[in-house]
Order: sequence, then C-alpha cells, then structure tokens
Amino acid sequence: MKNLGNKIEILYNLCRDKQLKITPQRVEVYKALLASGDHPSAETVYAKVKKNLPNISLDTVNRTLNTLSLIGAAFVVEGSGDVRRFDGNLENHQHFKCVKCKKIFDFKHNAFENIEVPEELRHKFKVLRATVYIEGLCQSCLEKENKIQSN
Amino acid sequence: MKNLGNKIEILYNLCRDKQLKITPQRVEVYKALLASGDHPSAETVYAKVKKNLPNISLDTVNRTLNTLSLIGAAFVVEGSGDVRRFDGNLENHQHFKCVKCKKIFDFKHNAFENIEVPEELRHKFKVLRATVYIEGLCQSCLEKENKIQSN
DNA sequence: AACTATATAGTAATTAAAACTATTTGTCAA
DNA sequence: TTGACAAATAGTTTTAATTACTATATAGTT
Ligand SMILES: [Mn+2]
Ligand SMILES: [Mn+2]
Ligand SMILES: [Zn+2]
Ligand SMILES: [Zn+2]
Repeated sequence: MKNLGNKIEILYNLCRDKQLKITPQRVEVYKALLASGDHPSAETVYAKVKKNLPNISLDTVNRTLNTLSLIGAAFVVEGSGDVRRFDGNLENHQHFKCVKCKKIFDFKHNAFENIEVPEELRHKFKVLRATVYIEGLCQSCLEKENKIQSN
Repeated sequence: MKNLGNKIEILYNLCRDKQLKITPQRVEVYKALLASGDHPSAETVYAKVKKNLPNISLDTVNRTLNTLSLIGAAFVVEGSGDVRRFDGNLENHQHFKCVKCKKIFDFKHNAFENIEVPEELRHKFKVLRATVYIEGLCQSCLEKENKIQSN
C-alpha cells in the first residue's frame, strides 16, 4: 500500500469538509479497507480493526463504512445476493462477480471507462457513479457446476 | 402484459430442460414477477401470489425466485444496500438506482447494449450478464438532500 | 481547561434469507 | 389409470446482516 499517508490526508480533508470528526475509529476503518486491497464486508473490516482498536464495535464499523461511502472515500460494490461489500479503490475499474461463490474480481478495460451517461439521466437524476457490471461463474465454480437443484 | 402465454411456455420448456417440475407455485410466481413490470422483492411477489395461492409460503417464493434466476427466466438486479430485487424482463436494458430511496429505474440506451466483454474475462469466466449500472439520487431524494449526517 | 455537539461501545431489535422437516404432489413407468 | 418416488411445498425455526437505542466518551472549539 503506497501513498497511504496521502490517502489518510485526503480522508482528513473530506471529514473536515463535511464537518465530521476525525476519530481513531474512522482512520483505522479506512486504513483497514485500503489495506485489504479487495472488497471486504463490514465483518471482515471489523476483524482487522480490532487488532488496533480492541474495543471497537461492529456497529461503528458499519456506520463508518457507510460514512466513508457517503463522503466519497469509498463505495459499496454493486452486485447482489450477498452481504454488502466495500471498495476503497477509487481508481476507475470494473467488477466481475461470481453469482455462486460471490467472489468479486477487479478488472480494467479501457473501453469501459468514462461512460457517457445519457442526457436523459443526467437531467432527471444526480448521477454519482456509472460502471459496467459483469456477472457469471468463476473458474472454480464452473468446474463444480452440474445439474441445477432448486431445493 | 402481452405474449404472456408465450412466456409461460418458455418457462415450461426451461423447467423441462433442467428437469424441474412445473408446479402451480412456480407458474404463479413467474406470472406475478412479469405482471409487476418492475423490480419486486420476494415479499412483494409473495403478497401478489397469495391472491391466487393463499397457502403459498414466503420460503417457496424465495426459492422459486432463486430458481427462476438460476434457469435464466429472471435475474437478480445489480445494486446493493437493499433487499434483493428481481427482474423478469430479459430484454436488454439498464438500471439507475437511487442510493437513498432504493428505487430502481429502467432505461434503454443504445450505446450500452451489446457490451463487448473483454477477451480476458470471456476466457477466465463464464459470463452470464453484462450491463451498465448507474446510481445516484433520484429527483425527489435530491430535493430532500442537505447536510450529510453519519449518526 | 471547559463546553458541547458528535461519535462510540455495548446491547437489543429488526428483518431478510436460508434451513429444517413432515407432508404433498408432479412425473413417469407399469 | 394407478402406484411409486424423487422433488417441491407449507409451516416453522434458525441464522445472520444491519440498524436502532442509550449511556458514556471524545474531538473540535472557545
Ligand atoms: Mn474493486
Ligand atoms: Mn429492469
Ligand atoms: Zn465462484
Ligand atoms: Zn430516491
């Protein structure tokens, strides 16, 4: 994780902008999210942060992750059918999600960046994020695939 | 809802293909999903189907919606931070989701159809769905917007 | 150093979704 | 047409994610 100090500084500024207090909990949650490098759930972040802040509560982790998303320091990964996953990587990238094991794979594809949001939408709504979302089966799940069973 | 009979026939065939039984519950859940025309939750579908099958259980609705998604008669709407929403409209279209009120808006945009899935992904994974996903604030939520509060 | 609004810890409540099990039923073959 | 049986369902419980609540602590400010 390079430029960590830089990113922490950005968090500080975002908090100050929004009149939110800079608390150890917020800093540690943010650090843990960045350090994970992938798409952790609140529970996963909680486990990590506990090492530095043994008394932090899961509720605080949840609230903080929501707060980070609200101020634009992170976002909730699109997709469904699983617990909420967060992403602290704000660089333009896309996600592939396995519908079976719920694993999320990052990928970059130039053609998918700078999506032109249609006029119609830009007028009607305030667009916060536009992304290409691809789902399917990952390799290991594909191998286990056989007959679909509904029960 | 036009061509309903046609779609039911497709459901029949999908079930037969996958060796799944054609039950009144499956047919009614599917009909309710189509009739809704939008993106109902299991709970919403449950309420509808109950009118025709008063004894159906919520669990069956949940299982059936999952089954419909598995066999390709429907899909789970991308997005997060809300209960699972299902879509029975298999025509190529995109979604805008309000992050605040969770409402999902369909839209069509030619440029977003026929997304070219990168080679890399097509080789590694079995791609089932690729779509552009846009989120933000809808008009009515935008009006209520003011200072972000985290607690 | 003191003040105060904000944030947190610890816990309880809520609620979506899955699991469990006895019973029913769709499918198929006799 | 009738049985046999695997699959599906109803009714219920369990699990687990997330939010709500409230007394206490604290960051930012004066
Ligand atoms: Mn990512
Ligand atoms: Mn739709
Ligand atoms: Zn997988
Ligand atoms: Zn809204």
